[in-house]
Amino acid sequence: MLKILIAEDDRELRQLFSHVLNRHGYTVVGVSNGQEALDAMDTDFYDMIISDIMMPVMDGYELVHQLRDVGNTTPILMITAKDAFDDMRMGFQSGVDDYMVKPVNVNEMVLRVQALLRRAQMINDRKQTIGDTVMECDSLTVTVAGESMVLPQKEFMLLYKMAAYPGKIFTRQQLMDEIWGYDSESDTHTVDVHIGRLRDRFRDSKDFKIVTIRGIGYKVVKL
Amino acid sequence: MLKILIAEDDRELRQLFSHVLNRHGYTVVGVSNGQEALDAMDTDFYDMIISDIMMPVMDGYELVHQLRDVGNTTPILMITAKDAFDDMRMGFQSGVDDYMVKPVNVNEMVLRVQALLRRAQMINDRKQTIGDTVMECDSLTVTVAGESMVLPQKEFMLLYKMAAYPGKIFTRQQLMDEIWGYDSESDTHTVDVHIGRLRDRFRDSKDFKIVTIRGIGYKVVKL
DNA sequence: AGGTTTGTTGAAGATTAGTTGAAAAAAGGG
DNA sequence: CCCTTTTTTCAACTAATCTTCAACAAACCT
Repeated sequence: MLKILIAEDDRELRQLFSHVLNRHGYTVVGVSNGQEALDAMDTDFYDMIISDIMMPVMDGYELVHQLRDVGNTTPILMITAKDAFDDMRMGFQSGVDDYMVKPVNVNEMVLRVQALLRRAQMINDRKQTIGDTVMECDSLTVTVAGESMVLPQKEFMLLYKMAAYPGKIFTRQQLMDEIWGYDSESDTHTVDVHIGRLRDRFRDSKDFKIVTIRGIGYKVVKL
Repeated sequence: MLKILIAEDDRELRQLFSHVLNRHGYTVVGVSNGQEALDAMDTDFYDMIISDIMMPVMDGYELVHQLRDVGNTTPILMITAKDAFDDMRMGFQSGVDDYMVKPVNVNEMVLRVQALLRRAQMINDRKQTIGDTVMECDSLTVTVAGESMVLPQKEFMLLYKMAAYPGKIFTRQQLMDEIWGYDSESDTHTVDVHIGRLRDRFRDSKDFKIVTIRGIGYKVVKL
């Protein structure tokens, strides 16, 4: 579930945006100025930020500045007043990814949000390494010594999740929760089947193996 | 990806222009005077030049002169100080393609850049090669071993986009974003159909093939 | 040994991709 | 400006692959 932070001092607008984005499946947190946005980002990770420019305490520019100065690259969609080309200029200058002019068309907003998030995902390629084995999230590809293979999604996710914390034990239910979703109705025994397939595939791996913890679940151990 | 060279001694302005043009999908390189511009053009090809007139070391006027004298026809958009009509007149005389008066409205700049590039594209053909296969953007033509064929626009774009990053995986939505536009309402399944046609056409290609990544999208791989 | 947990397998079910043809839209030509 | 041709889109169907479940075999623990 992608999380979006909205910084907008107009309470009504904030609620409108939240509502619309919520209906499109995003988790939304709203704050009313830049300072609160920074605070929120300290305690939680957000996939993108939608920020008004004019806000009390700390405005949108300052927010962007502070974030970019410390190397934060979270995509930012800025909202500017109508005809404020200067706003836009300063925005882009300080590292805004996209902007919208008030009054905001919420449908357009959703489209832009989706496009920005897709672009962001394209850039930061989430990958993970264990020994000489490289796992690339975006392509579900695992590469060992130049040999690549694409795994089915569920299998890949399982491996990726467990390989992220070598040695940590995951119960079947935990894995189901994280990969299938909390509300999945599938049998937890399904996990076993996938684990079996993974073991088949990586029978010869000298980087890791999947160990059963009887009565509990599984873990990946480095070799 | 079209490349633009910006010669402007004011660092802030340079960054502003870079940012805006970047957001519109151009690759931008900035230098701070005419001499540096000439140097940059020795080592790299640029699709157009945006140049201030007043610059230290070598001004814009001299830059244009030097380029045109050696037969270089790269489109040039000149930026002049307000009320400097003499600048403008001399500029056009020496071979400037368009000019803008400070303070520059960045939206107008983008429009002018696009117009100039469209005009220039008729002469300057953009192409891309993968193995022995040559793709020419302007004519939507693909040539393999002397055999040329013209593809429909969407098909060509798809191939061109993916061939630009061999091995990189594109989701259907990403491709829709970049080729149809992020606000397209077409079904992403349409991409599949075009991919199918491309595969038909290039069934016998020994340069590349289009690989499906199940659950994700497609990629072009070199052979 | 007996009960419980885990591993393996195959087949049904669900999802995703490929193919085709026809309709709609766009481009080109008279 | 209308008609023809081409391109693009959509929808229906087929094919391929992934996912799940269930049944049984094997391993483990006491």
